[in-house]
Amino acid sequence: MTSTDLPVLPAPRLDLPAPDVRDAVASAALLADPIRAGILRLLADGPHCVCEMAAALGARENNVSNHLARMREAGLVRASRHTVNARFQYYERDDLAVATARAALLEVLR
Amino acid sequence: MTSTDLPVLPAPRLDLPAPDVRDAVASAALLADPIRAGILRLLADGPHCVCEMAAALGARENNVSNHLARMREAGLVRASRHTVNARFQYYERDDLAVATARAALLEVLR
DNA sequence: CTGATATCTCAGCGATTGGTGAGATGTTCC
DNA sequence: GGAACATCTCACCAATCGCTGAGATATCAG
Repeated sequence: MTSTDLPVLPAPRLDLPAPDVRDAVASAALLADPIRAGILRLLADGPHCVCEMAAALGARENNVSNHLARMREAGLVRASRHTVNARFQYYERDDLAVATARAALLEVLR
Repeated sequence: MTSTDLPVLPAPRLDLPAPDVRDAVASAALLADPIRAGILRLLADGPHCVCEMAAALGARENNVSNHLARMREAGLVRASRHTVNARFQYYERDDLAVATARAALLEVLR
């Protein structure tokens, strides 16, 4: 034994492994905007067209369309034209992608 | 009857209620940063001091301290000095606040 | 007390981001 | 075809955000 039996100092552990939170951060960034979060919440109840969501959220349609483009690239939503009136783009959630995002966030908020 | 029995037009619903996503957006904004998300992930396994988290995350200590201040104000984490060596501020998660944030996010990602 | 350590605070700067405005594309109605 | 409608794209600008650097505070060791 070296010297005494004094209680061990708090000895900060400076070798902790870095947690990988990239997926959670990417998902959170998509949710961290009132329009994008509102879109996801609206689409949780079923498909909607751009003008419906813009009206519900009190936002301009081209603004909503911009956000939808980002969410499309991220794979969170899909668009398809209405079969009766093809002027309307109806958006719906990609439930698998949403589940993946949810899992990534829960890994941090566990 | 008015005229015919043609299929009803898609008739966008322009009177949908605006979903309230403010809490989810606030929680997502806190998670939408690699350092803050990393801190939460580290604290999920137990308390840590600032220098430990800074080392694990590869960030400077004053930077980590800045983010911790924001998370403290949001109520997500608590700080207390180590009883043996009071130089160290040990941070721990507020599990109730984390549960609230999780619930707000799941309300959108439902 | 002095120097080293751990943390905090904050002004300033550069990068990122969301909204706006204008124009383009595609579709329906007449 | 032409007008109205629904959506998309993108450059531009203002606001926001995170990092840095410097200095302040608090604690501990000798």
